[in-house]
Amino acid sequence: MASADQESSEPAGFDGARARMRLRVPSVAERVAEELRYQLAEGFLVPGAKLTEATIAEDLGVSRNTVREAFAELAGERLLIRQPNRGVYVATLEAGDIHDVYTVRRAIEVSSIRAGGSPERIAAVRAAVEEGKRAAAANDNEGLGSANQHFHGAIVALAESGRLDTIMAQVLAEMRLYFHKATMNAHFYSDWLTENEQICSALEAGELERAGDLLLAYLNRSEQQQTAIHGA
Amino acid sequence: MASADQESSEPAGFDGARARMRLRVPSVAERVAEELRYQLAEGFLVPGAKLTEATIAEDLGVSRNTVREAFAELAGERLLIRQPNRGVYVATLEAGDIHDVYTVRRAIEVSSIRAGGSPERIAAVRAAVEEGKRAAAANDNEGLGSANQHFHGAIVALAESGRLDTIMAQVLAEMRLYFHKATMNAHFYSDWLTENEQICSALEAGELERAGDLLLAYLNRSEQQQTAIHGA
DNA sequence: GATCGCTGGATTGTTGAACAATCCAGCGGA
DNA sequence: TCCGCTGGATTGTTCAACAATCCAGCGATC
Repeated sequence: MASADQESSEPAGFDGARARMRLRVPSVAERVAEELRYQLAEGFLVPGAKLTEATIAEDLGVSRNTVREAFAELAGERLLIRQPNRGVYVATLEAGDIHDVYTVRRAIEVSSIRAGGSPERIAAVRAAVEEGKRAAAANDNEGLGSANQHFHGAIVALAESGRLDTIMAQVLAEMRLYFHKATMNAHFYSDWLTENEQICSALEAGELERAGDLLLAYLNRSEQQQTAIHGA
Repeated sequence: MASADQESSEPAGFDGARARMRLRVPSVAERVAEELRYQLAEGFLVPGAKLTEATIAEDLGVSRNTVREAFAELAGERLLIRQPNRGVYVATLEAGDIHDVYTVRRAIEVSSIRAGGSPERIAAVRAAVEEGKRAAAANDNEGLGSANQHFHGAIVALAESGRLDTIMAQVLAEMRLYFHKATMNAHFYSDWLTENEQICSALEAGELERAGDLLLAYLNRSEQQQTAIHGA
């Protein structure tokens, strides 16, 4: 995640020959981090749970030092929290954090969509919308969730900024961690499915201001909903 | 930096008693990271320079493993770049990165100022402006630079989002790394000194749209200047 | 003369063990 | 009930070793 989109700031096909084809074999620490990220996203590790170095080292068959390195990486992404001399815990979003996260999303998503983007990038947004429709038709709740994330990720990708992409990826990971599948019932999905359609249409029509307004309204409402569900 | 503003998302004086007064004694790894950050900001370590684990471990009198942990932290902040099995190098901003960085700044700075902020936060912006004036009067080039950074940091702080604050801090650190003091001659400063004044006045007057437009114009021009100087 | 393959040295990646520092729970005494 | 102590557990840090990888240099070959 944090490593896959490093190169995405390159204008596609600009100086193709020079591309860094560096055959990445992820290090052990990275694979441990990846495994933990997976378990976090999947809800196998719930917020607040304690992660003991020795235990995880043994479970994954790696050295404690390596686990430590993975912990440092995930702590940098705010997925884990390190309490000095006390251990690392799965991050928990407090009431204020919800607003905080949505503030970030408002900043980068609205800014990205207001600036428009290349036809290819816009097509990617459209693709995410269609992906959502297909998932809805198939009653695939899981697919609906990721389709929505792809949609918002594609919006940020309009800006062609690798840094914004990684920031967005981290924020989405944080939200996945806390708003796990259980809390995301089908009720929500029906709402934004048509809304994403509208936003995408406005974007395709070049009505960037309106697209931005729609997106902003969605984010505000979404924040309200999440705040209502979780702590006041 | 990345550790000092962790708590800034708390509404000031909300539940003061509960505050985490946890007497932070920074770990060795953190102090190593801090030292490296300092050397990076000070230009003692130039972009592209190679950092050998063993050398730094010996220089700072710590273990190689600890240096490793610090490297991981700084790599997460994009200040260092890890090339697997080849070593870590001080990050270098390519031509595309300049646009990338300014894209982030446009997103979060403009968004923050457009949403306004509490009187205290606005006062902090004003304070940064005055700080710049004093530095200018004293011909303190160094002080001018940090005053400008404080100004833009204060603008982001309007949003009261700890996450935006750390993002901004990282971006500013990246820029300090590349646009070191040498490239920032007094010519630039005279420009934005009056401009910051205007932006701040508009903010104080509640003319948020205008403040945002001015800020956006400044960022666009600043990007142009930097692009003109460094690689096309 | 250029390319290929090898080899040795240097650096990073990872492990395992050890010890110090710190925290926590439980226990006993005032 | 509160205080302080103590033992056990976990983290922080170091050290040493080895495997994996890369790089520069050097011949050998065509």
